[in-house]
Amino acid sequence: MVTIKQIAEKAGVSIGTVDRVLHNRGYVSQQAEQKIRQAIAELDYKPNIFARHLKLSRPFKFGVLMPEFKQDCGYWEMPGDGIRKAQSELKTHRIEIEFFHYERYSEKSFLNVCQKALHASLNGLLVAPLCAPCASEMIQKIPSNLPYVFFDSTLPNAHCLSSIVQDSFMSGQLAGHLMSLLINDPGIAATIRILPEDFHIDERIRGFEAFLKDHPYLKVVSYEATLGDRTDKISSIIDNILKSYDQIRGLFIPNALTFQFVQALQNKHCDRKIHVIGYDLLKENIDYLKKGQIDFLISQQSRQQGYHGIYTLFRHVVLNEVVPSKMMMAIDIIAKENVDYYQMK
Amino acid sequence: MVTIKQIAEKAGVSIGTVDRVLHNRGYVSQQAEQKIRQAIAELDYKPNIFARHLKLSRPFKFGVLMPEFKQDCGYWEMPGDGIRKAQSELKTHRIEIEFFHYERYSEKSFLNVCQKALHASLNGLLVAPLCAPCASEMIQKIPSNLPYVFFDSTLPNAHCLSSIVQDSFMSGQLAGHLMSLLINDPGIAATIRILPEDFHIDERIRGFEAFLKDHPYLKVVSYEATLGDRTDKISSIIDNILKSYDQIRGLFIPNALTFQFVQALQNKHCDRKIHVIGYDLLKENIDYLKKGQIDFLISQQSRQQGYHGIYTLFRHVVLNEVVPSKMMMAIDIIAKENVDYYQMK
DNA sequence: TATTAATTTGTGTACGTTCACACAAGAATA
DNA sequence: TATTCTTGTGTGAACGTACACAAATTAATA
Repeated sequence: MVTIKQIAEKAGVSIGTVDRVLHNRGYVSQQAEQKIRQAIAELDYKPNIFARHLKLSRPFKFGVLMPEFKQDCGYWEMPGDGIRKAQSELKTHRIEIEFFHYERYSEKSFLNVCQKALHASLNGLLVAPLCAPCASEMIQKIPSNLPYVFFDSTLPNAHCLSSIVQDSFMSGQLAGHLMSLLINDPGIAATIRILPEDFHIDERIRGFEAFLKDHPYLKVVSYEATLGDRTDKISSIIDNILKSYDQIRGLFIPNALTFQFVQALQNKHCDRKIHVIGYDLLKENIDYLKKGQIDFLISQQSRQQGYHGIYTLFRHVVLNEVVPSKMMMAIDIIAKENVDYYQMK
Repeated sequence: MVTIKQIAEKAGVSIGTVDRVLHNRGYVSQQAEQKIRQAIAELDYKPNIFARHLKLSRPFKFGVLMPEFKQDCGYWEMPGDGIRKAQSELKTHRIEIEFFHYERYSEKSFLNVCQKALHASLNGLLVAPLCAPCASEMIQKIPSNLPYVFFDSTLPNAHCLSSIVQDSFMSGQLAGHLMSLLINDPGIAATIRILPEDFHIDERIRGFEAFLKDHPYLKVVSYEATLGDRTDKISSIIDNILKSYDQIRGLFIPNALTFQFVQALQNKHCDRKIHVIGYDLLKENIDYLKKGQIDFLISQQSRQQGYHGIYTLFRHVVLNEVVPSKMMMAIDIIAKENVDYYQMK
């Protein structure tokens, strides 16, 4: 194991100077700093977290700013699970995690909860910056010594430590690809745009449409639904779709609400086979997938997003490691056969 | 936080005596021991794992018993990468890793290398037990104080700490499902069984056949190839397939050699579109996937298998944590659109 | 009682890091 | 020239534990 003592010897300075470089505390000459950084790189120095903790032995506190778990049909339970898993693993390192939940579609709630988080004397912050316009404004207020990581979405011009997202356009293209395989005869695939506007969800639809744009026989039509619509409303949208086109062969639902549309579809006792591609591994979605009423689900690895978010903070704050400034999550294709292996952990 | 010093004060002895009691090292009078144990109980003393680790931190040495990296067309580089990633992350904990490579299809080499590994005074062993018959026998010789983890495959009746595998039958079924989507007209899908027999590869074929058994118009025929066949041999197998059935519409290659068969197929300049489903994210396979000459690849998360294998040993040996006795890897479906997000890390 | 042996107890050092503090050398001021 | 102020550097103590070794106490022998 490489220690600061070895670094010091190699660089011809004392451990105090090495320490100053490691913590960017200044008062180091350029020559010394250069030699030290070189020695660190050459010996691949990694701090001993046990020694560090022993010395510091203060708990680290990370905050998580995200919607209520139950919102979006319980979608947020998934990143929540990942965060809790990280929390449990990092208990040995005295990491404490405090959740700050906001109402998904209330700017007021978002700003309010933000305020709370910023007064909680945190060592790091994990944020799902959904409320884009006001989140942008709010992010300016984060003091520069508080590192923050985005997950689920990201914001431009923010000095975030890292952002953990998925390529939504590409996931839509992938969905288009799969849809083209599911439907062999001339027909129509309907997409449902869920309002209020959400960059990611729109991107998925754009990707889907882009892939099928030049398809020889598969056409795409687009509908709109307002999130928060009650079941009867969703039912009437489905009605609409079925009536307008009797060639409807596929349905692309670009978010976790997939099961609600499938439910509505079931109630119609429609004799045509309509293929469905949706998003996210909610329990209800999985049930329909297993019953064959959803053909594919696309997962954005929500659990891993939460898990990695906390670990990114941990690596940066506690271990002083360099973390990637952007982490693209994989786009998992989930079918009946492999779904069981994506649920555990 | 309660320390041994506080225990010592409360019991009216020195920390040395407390330490002796804590580690049952004897040389303590009955009265002293009793008082100390009482103090420990009353103050609910819990040892500080940071201090303990700092003091003890002897190097731990894990061995990895697996085929040469370059075998199976370089397949083993992938778990190798994951192992090295874990190694780099765990440097802080003085984990050393030594590789013991064997020839994939030589019992003699396997036994030989095993012998070496068992004499290397290891604290843990990660094994890809491919050479099933002789591996079973060999595993008996592992001393009971040496924990070992299986990856890639597993063996029955072994007292392994954990095994990290994929459900091969199910992955074959999934391939069958995808193949049924790729092929719309009556036709034949050929599977190629790669010899010598390998449980996992056979299972994949069984799963594939099982899924398509009752398919209305898609039939499956099976061919055999011997691993180690040179390109010209593979070419003649493909020739054979194309000649025997002019309805061949799909090819299922149940292992990482996929690209070699696609290559042979390309050279035939066959005018029919033949869909290909293969395994594993080798560079060559990825190239063909991107060019559209492979439709889907199934990944067994080889990198993660290696990574998790080392971490499982670490958690058990170093942190004394309870680890799951079985870890099922996810069955990733890789298409042109999402392949780029599975390669990094 | 003096000496040795057996048993019990205390002390000091090390693990690698952090940080307050002391100190040195040079530049800027008096 | 003497003085303060910068800027840079080194030293030493501390975190809690483990263990070797020294020291103290008691018991057993001469």
